Amino acid sequence: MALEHAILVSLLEKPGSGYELARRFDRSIGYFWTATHQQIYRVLKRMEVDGWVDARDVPQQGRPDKREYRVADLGRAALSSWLGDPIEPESVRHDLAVKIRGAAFDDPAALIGEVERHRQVHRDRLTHYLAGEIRDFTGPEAAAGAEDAKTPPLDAERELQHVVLRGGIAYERMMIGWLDDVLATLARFDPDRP
Amino acid sequence: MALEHAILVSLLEKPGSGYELARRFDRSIGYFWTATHQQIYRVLKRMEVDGWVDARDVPQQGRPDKREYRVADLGRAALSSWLGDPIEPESVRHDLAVKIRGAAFDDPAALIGEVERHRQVHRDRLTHYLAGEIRDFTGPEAAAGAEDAKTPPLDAERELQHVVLRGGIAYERMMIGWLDDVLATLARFDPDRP
DNA sequence: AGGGCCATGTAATAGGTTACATGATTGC
DNA sequence: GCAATCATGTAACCTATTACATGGCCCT
Repeated sequence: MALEHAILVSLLEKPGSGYELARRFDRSIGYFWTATHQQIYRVLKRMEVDGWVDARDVPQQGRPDKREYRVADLGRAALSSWLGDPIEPESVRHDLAVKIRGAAFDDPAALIGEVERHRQVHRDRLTHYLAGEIRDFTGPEAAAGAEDAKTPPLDAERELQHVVLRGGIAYERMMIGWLDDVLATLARFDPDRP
Repeated sequence: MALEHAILVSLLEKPGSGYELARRFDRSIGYFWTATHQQIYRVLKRMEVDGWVDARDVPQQGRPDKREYRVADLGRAALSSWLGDPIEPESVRHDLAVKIRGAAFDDPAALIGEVERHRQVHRDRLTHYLAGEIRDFTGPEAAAGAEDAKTPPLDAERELQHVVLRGGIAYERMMIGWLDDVLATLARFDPDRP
């Protein structure tokens, strides 16, 4: 279980309301951890009871009030303790792989459209990540480590966000390559294009 | 939800008992779909009630009896229908990515051991996959498509299992590369090795 | 005698999804 | 007028995980 921890990290990066968190879980953090608003509200409440986060009501004009959460000392300690625990399972669920093996017992070529759709989704994500990388990780600090410039101070938050993003980019590139392989394989079973 | 479908595929590839399925979910299928025996027994029971699978009791010598399941017509139809449905979400949970971003608020270098452990796991899996590829996908059929040999009949089951395995191989290679990147990044925050 | 494998399950709990609900504001 | 966005929640349900339970065989 780690939704609590994903929330802690997100709130450390920037305090916010349940609603704002839900939106972040649709973008940046959402790329490697999904959660719906119902889940987030439920967990936030528990975290508040446990003293992991503090909340304060922020009145707004023209909008409903929001409860802004920020990480409390107990939350920081909980994160720190979790970081020290080993995690192993990394249990995977690749529906598409199940489908591909299952297609052997149906019509393999019928899966081509589906696989093409997935490929497009991964292409779009890659484009999106690459744009984000240029937007957020080039510029002033980009030349860090360049010779004979005085090395700018290492910004852990930025560097670690960047390496996670590079992971996303590597993942999407790998998927696109593999889906091409899948498409080529499926095409061999297509009576129309032998 | 698709544990049902993963079980259907596995039983189509080879009929077996709940126990045998649980073991397969620790190996081949388990590489892209995890499930424990408790889950499998529960779902198998439901599938039997729904007429997706037929069971028969197989007495064994020196071992407890087992219930061997095989896919019934209704199960085949259910699989076929599922193959036609689009799947989208592919919701991801990368604990390690959360940890890496979280490490910015703790001691980044403290994560090095954990990341090295993960890297080793992926190295081991890769080795295992590559051995499986040589074992199962080289040999008689390996030269399929070679010029001027009469093309052997395409074996969909085999080819599709192979392309899924290639996906696993690509995934592990990508992960190893990325974890090296992560390690290099974390090392920059290590006061002992600056 | 103890551990591991074969084989099947129950029970309790935690986690996640879907559907439903409310209500104001902004933009077309 | 209608849809979308902001903002928060409840309720019911389904899935998944963990712990516990049984019992015989085989090997060392």
